Amino acid sequence: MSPRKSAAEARRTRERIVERGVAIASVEGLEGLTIGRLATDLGMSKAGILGHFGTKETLQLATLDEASAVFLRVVWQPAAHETPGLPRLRAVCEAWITYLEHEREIFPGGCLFTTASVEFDARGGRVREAVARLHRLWRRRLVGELRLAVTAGDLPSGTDPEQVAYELVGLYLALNQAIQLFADPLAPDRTRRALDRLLAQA
Amino acid sequence: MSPRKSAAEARRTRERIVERGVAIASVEGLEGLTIGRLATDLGMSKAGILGHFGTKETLQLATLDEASAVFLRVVWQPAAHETPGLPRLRAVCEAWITYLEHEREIFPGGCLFTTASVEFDARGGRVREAVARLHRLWRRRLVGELRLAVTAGDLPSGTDPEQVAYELVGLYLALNQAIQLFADPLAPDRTRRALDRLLAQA
DNA sequence: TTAGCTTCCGATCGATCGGTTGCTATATTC
DNA sequence: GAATATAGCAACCGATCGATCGGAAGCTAA
Repeated sequence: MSPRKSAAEARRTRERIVERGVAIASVEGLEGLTIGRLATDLGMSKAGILGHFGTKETLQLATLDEASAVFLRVVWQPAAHETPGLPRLRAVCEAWITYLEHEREIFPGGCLFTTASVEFDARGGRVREAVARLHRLWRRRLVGELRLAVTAGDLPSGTDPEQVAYELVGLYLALNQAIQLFADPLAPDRTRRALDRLLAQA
Repeated sequence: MSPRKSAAEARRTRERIVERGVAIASVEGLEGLTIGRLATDLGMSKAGILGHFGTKETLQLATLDEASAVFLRVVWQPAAHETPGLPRLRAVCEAWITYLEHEREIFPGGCLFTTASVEFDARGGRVREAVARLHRLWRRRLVGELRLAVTAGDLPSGTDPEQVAYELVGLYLALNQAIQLFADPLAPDRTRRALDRLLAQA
């Protein structure tokens, strides 16, 4: 029925699949993201979906990549122009809070990375490795900013960047839980207070 | 073939189902816990499994209850006899770290509460409510100990117990991720260092 | 001893899972 | 303009999902 589209249209179709995939996976998880559900939502056949990826695992990896792009666009980009070190880190932290507060408008079911991390942390496979890689990458970026902050003198010279990054990630895991599970409106301010205690020793 | 067992045997069968359910769910999630998998693992029929619970949702709730009992037994009980307030809280925190470090011996796939929290935080239903209730209960217990610590003078009078409990939970979410996803052997010590900074202002 | 309750099984249900196949119709390439 | 490559569909595959059914078998109370 629907025959071959132009290469450009096909690319657009693939984008639509991945975008919808991110939305579904943020609610149902990357395993709960099924081909049939995608096909129904997009008014396509299952074969039409799978044709773009070959296997479900590849679809999951593509979904993860898209989510990563969204995260960087929303959390990193707005802060990228700030002066590297503590100022930029501060800006990133604030954007990160905003991201988690309003993520329903981006990911209907909350941060896909947190979901995927917990979903795959007890399994093997390429998806698990991709999730771990993305988390490592992000943590490394945080550590980098912290290091700059230390050498710039914005943080005490005794500061352990890895340690601070570790605690930082914990704060955002707590924030995600408070928002998603408890719908706690106080959580963003709690996070800010904890951040101040963690970073404001200039 | 296998006919009626005595009431005691039936209770034991139910226990075996729930215990195995906890092990499976800690790896696959509470949705990934399937009747067929349980039946195969236990050498029973699917009907035999479901007969004890009626629906999968009830099975999930029973699994969650068992996991809760295990958690309290491993994390709370060993510390329960300590003097209430900061000493007991310290003991609980150390037991909590030990629990997450060695949880593979308890839950093959990591802390079931963290898994369930993320798995159901974007859905409705009784399981989600049960997960939220258990998390709230635990957090309330932490807040109670913190309050005692403040009135005992072991923490500064300006301390906000809710705030500290919030950050505490974040630390353990980070620890769970570091252990399960990254297999990071440094994480327990990082957690202890963060705990000291958070609590040791006596 | 017997009647009834309960545990558990084997079989089966409709739905859905990920994935394959054969095909059509068009875009692209030569 | 002919040959080729390809997007997407309809139909279907075996496996598995949660759930239901009638019956078999033994515990338990009368």
